Order: sequence, then C-alpha cells, then structure tokens
Amino acid sequence: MPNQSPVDIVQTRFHQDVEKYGKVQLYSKGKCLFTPEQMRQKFVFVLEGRIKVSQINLADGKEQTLKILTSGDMYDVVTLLDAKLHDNLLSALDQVKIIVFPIEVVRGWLQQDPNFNKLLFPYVAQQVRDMEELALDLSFYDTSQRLLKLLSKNIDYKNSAKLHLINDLSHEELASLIGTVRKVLNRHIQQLKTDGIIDVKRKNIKLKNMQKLLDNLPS
Amino acid sequence: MPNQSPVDIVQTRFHQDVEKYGKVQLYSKGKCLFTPEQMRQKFVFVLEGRIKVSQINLADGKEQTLKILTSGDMYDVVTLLDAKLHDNLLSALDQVKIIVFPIEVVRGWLQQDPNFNKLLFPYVAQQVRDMEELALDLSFYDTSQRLLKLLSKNIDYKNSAKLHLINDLSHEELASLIGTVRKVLNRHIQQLKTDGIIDVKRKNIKLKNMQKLLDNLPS
DNA sequence: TTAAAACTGCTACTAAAGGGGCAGACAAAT
DNA sequence: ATTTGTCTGCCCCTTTAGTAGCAGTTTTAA
Repeated sequence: MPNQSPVDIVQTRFHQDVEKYGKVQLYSKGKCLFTPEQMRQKFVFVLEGRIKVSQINLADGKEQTLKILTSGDMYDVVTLLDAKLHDNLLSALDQVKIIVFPIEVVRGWLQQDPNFNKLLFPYVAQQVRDMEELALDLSFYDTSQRLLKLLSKNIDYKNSAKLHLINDLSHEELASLIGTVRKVLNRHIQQLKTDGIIDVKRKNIKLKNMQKLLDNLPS
Repeated sequence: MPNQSPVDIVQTRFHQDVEKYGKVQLYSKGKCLFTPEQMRQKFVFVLEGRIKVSQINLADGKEQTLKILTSGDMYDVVTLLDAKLHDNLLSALDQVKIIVFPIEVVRGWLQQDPNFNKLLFPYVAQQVRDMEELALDLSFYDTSQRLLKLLSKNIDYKNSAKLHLINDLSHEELASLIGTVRKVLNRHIQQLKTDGIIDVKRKNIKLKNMQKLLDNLPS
C-alpha cells in the first residue's frame, strides 16, 4: 500500500473545506514565500518543489537551514499548535506549488477530526526528532562528519549516483544545511573527491563509492 | 491568576484516572530514571526536583544535555505522539519526585478531552521551539556566547545573584548544556570572573554585574 | 554577443575548540 | 581524622573552523 500523503488524506476527508478555503499558489525559484507574520494566518501543504526553511544570524549574516520541505510536507505545525510567531524564513529552491488554508480552518480539523490528529501527531513528533538530531549533530560531529551524514541521508537507493532532495544545490546551500560556511564545506568536498567517494560537477554531486561513504559515517 | 501547572489541571480534570493509574515515585540525586524502552509504556509529570534529559556520543563519550525538566514538565511528549522509541537519557539532578501514568491512559486523555489538548499542544510546540533554538545556538554562536545566553536565560529577577535552574551544577554539567567540554567552559568562566560579571564558588555561580552580562549578549 | 552575476576552487592566515595531564581544594564517607 | 572521590583551575599542544582575498568558470540577463 502506497503511503498516502497528508494532502491526499485532507483532500478526501475535508473535500468541502478544500474546495471552499484552499488556494493553490505557485512561486518561482528563489522567491520568499511568506513572512513570519503572514504565517500566523496561513497553513501550507506542499504539492511540488522544495522549500528551504532557515534562519539568519543578524550578527554576521550566516544562514542555518533547518529543513527542506517537499511534496507532502506541512507548514507551520508549531504556529498551528501555539498560535505564536515563528521567526523562520521560507524560500523556494525550485518552482514551487503549494495549497494554502486559513490556519483557523486547519485548527478546526485538529479539534474535530480524530483522523487529522492521527496524521498530524506523528508528523509533529518527527519535527521534534529532526530538530533534536540537528542539534546533536552540531554538538557531536565536526563539519566533515556532518557532510557525510548529509550525503548518506539523501542517497537514492534506486539510482545511487543521484542524491535525493539536495540535488542541484549550490555549495552555499549545502553549507547552510550542515551549519558551516562555503569555504569550509568546499575543503571537505575536495577531500571526498580525492578519496574517490564522490564526483563533483557544477551544482551536482554524484555518489561514486557508496560503500566507502558508509564506512566513514560517524554513528 | 497564577499559572496552573499541567499536573494541577490533570488532577482536577482526571481525578479518577489519577487515583487509579498515577504512581508517585522518588529518585535520589544522580540516579537514572527510566530506559528509553521503559519510556514507551510510561508518561511522567515532574512534581519536584530537576531531571536532565541528554544524549551521549558513543564515539567519544561526550554528553549533550537537551533540556532540564522541572516542576510542571511532562515527558515524553514525542513518544506520546508517535509511539516510537526515543533514545534519551534521564537522570536526576536533585532528589526527584514524579507521578507516572501508563502512556495509554494519557493517550486516552489526548483523544477524548479537548482541555488536555489545550494544555498539551502549546507544550509540544514549545519543545520544537526549544530544540530549534538549541540547534541555532550551536550553529551561530561560539561557546563564550552560548555561556552568556545560558546565564542570562536563568537570571532570577527576584534574586539576581542566584541563578535559576542551573544553580548547584558542576562545570561538567554546565558544559554539557552548552555543547562543549569542561576545560573550554572553564576558560570562559575565568574570563567572566576577571571581567567582573560573575562570582564563582564551588558549584555556585553568582551574578555580580547583570547589566554587563546583558551588554555582552549576542542577539 | 556581451556584460553581469553566480558558482567554484584555492592559498594563506587567525582564532577557537578540544585533548592530555596535573595539582590543589573541597566534600562525603568511613 | 583520614581517605577517597569529585570538583576546579591551569599549563601546553594540535587540529579544525572560520576569515580574507582572488582567479577562473559557467550561467543568466541584457
């Protein structure tokens, strides 16, 4: 049985609400989607494309990517649950297609439909787990190990050369994902290249020796 | 109106369940409370004392404290929501008093009582926010700045000399809170001492110049 | 087609983090 | 009172992360 995505479930269960309140929107690559203030009123399901969720350090402009949303993801469950401002940046990594609901409508689902809860609760729990893992990675591992973890988490086992989710990203973006800067990341990229683990082209990293990568993983 | 703690609310709303299922337990300082496996069947409300929630890097033994639970806290909301194993260590920083429920009982509250949801949802959202903040701190700030943040977050404004929550902790514990090791932490402690910002005694840091601390804060 | 912008790779340098080891101070237990 | 173990402060040293700056390349836009 194929995994039903949140959107599918919502489509079938709240068909009327989707018709009435859901607005499909498109954003082109590089655009910012919503301000944190706007997100207090909206709740988003991602249909196509990738969205980077990040924060920027005002002191030096360094960016940390918190996660990449893709088809099936929802945002923002935190504001959904506590109605407070959540100071994240949303920007499109590709051409992006989303469906937007007034957040109060989704809160209604949350209150009234146990089936929506069944969908949302594990999703929220995963958010906590993901943030916890990010924090622990930053605490335990150096940049080189974090890069290895990033690559290994995005192996596409059907086509091991291509990397899932982080394909096509610039080194700047990759650095932001593992909490470092481009030049440091680049050093490690070069090292992996000379080690024969990866193949690097512009905006494209190909996995050359998966076993060797897995052997070098930290945990 | 005084803030009602989760336990109070549960006491009043689920009085019968508390009588029937709740077990009060005591743990002495330093003890581990439950294994991750045991926590799949239990849900805990903290009544007194502090509990450290941490993980240990198997490679080098380094410990990262994720949070400190205290009176009014619940654990573990993640497992409550997704029923999966959550690999954290729980250890008592003081003499600890908790009340334990079978996790299925609490899941029942979650399904049937909107008032418990009103209590839990913001609490879960805060968990995500806290983990996100930890990750961003580790990414954006050096150890010195993280130490300043830790101190400032625990200022007791009624008694500015004493630090809330992190009082009585060894430097080892403090280091684990900000994601570094004792020796590095110690350097910064000494610096703050010579800067006249804090006063240090064994297992006791006193705030000497709050304004100066706030002036040095990163954000 | 050309100009501008973005992306990548590299060198050299500085600052910070972390590891090893040790000695003195204090606390708790016997 | 003595011993044991924990806690703290401080050496020295190595590695890594991060900064600055630049050159060459590819892509995009005018």
